[in-house]
Amino acid sequence: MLVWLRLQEARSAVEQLAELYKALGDVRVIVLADQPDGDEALNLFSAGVRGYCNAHATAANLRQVAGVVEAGGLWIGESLMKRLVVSTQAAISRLPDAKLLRESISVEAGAMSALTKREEEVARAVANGASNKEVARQCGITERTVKAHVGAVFQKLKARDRLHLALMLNGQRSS
Amino acid sequence: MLVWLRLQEARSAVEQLAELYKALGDVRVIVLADQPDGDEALNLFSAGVRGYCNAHATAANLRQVAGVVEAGGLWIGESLMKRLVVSTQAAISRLPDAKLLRESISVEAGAMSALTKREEEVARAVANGASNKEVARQCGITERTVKAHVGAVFQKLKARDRLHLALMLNGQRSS
DNA sequence: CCCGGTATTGTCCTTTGGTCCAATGGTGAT
DNA sequence: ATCACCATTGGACCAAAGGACAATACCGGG
Repeated sequence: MLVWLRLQEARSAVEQLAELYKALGDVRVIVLADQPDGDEALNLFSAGVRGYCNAHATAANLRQVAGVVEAGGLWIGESLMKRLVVSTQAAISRLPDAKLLRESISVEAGAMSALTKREEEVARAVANGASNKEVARQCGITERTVKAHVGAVFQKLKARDRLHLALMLNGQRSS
Repeated sequence: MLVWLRLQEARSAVEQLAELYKALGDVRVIVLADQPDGDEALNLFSAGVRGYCNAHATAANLRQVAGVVEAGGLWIGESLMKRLVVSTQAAISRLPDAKLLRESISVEAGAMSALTKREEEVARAVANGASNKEVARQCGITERTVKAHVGAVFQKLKARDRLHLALMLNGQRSS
């Protein structure tokens, strides 16, 4: 049986998950995230979720995810996977390498911290391939306002256009 | 194409893997372990392996693993998955992300096969953030021609714009 | 020789993307 | 209250992107 649940944005996903498990017992949950986030994914997985993927995945993709979970597996996106492996590697081999670490976190955490909530939200959506119009609909604001936020993000992150922003936020390019 | 390789027990698996990659270039490797071991798996994954599972898995299981890897995913057993999540949770205060990833990301192979040389060249440039004008200069052709190629790529890969193309070729999304 | 695929370029046109200048209202700190 | 920062929107304007329709030229195979 397949059920579609829309979580309340106001509350924590993990919290709602816990309720779900308590109410229904042994269910397998796959989370589709509008804007995938590694930290959120990790929390969800340790909360018992069996799959975590981009909500904008193709039908074929989703079928595959469903298949894997149905067979008792766990589904995790490639990028998150890599991240897990890398970070675990680092922890195991105990190589502090502070410089490299700081460099890599400065992209995701440091740079993003310069952005306001709204800007970050818009930035993630854009980096995921959304057009200004789509972002506007998702956020319930005018396309004009989206442009303002996007522009601000470009300045703060020194991105010259949305494509470069996407490359930066997705870790392809450090600059 | 599917190839069965039996590694030499005397030498390190990672070492033999490195040779394999050097010799064959862009191949996807799934490792079947007689006695699965978490540490070995981690090393293999950071060496570029796309799947790691028990050699005594069922045929159905193996088919599934193959399917996932073919679709550009990574396969990892459930127990190892849990372990990764747990150990990462512990050391999650700060997260690495970029450096190691950049080298290992070279997904494009499968989908690119439908493209002609020129189209592929243009597609790569676009996915790297180049504007049409820049691509034109790089290739020594007119901006108009670049548009033609870009348009062809969009059709063949079913990308709706250059940003989605970038996401696809950089492995964020397979749609 | 003719056909299909590739590469190239053209023009015209519409839609998006991005920037500039400017304004309003909310909120928290000083 | 005043100031700084944030979110929001408007209008104008220009550049870039992308689609529609079409032409020319090269090259290999039937």
